[in-house]
Amino acid sequence: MNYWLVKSEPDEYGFSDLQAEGTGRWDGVRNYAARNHLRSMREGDLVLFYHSRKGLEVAGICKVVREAYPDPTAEKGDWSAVDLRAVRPLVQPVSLKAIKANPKLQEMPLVRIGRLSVMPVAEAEFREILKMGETEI
DNA sequence: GCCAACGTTGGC
DNA sequence: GCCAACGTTGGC
Repeated sequence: MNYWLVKSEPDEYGFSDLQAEGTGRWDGVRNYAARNHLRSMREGDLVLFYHSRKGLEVAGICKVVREAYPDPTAEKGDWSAVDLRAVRPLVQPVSLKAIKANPKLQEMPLVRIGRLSVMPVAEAEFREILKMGETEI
């Protein structure tokens, strides 16, 4: 089991949109590092859903229900999409500010590499964020 | 809205 | 193959 974090602007597609949809396609990634992370996702992996630009917080948990397949929105190039299903929102959303203030979370790419939109999360980091979010899985 | 950080593109 | 210019992301 691996853990991940994906970013989305809630104005475009927020966690509540994924909840409403049930299963959503995670497509449109056009960054090689992010794409390679998408391809490393395995069915059943848990994914933190982060709201970028607006909100700036981890809003919910979802899981991988379909592993990487060709991104239908890519007109050219070798890009991938996965399908995610909402599991549950965090009882208490965890803000970027709180993550930056937590010494246990300083190594996260979320803190270190601002622009990466799909990134791995260590199990201990995942558990820490759930704890901060007062949520059990 | 601004701008820093980073990735990509393209001229040489 | 280098690197300057440009575009995009995303925090502030």
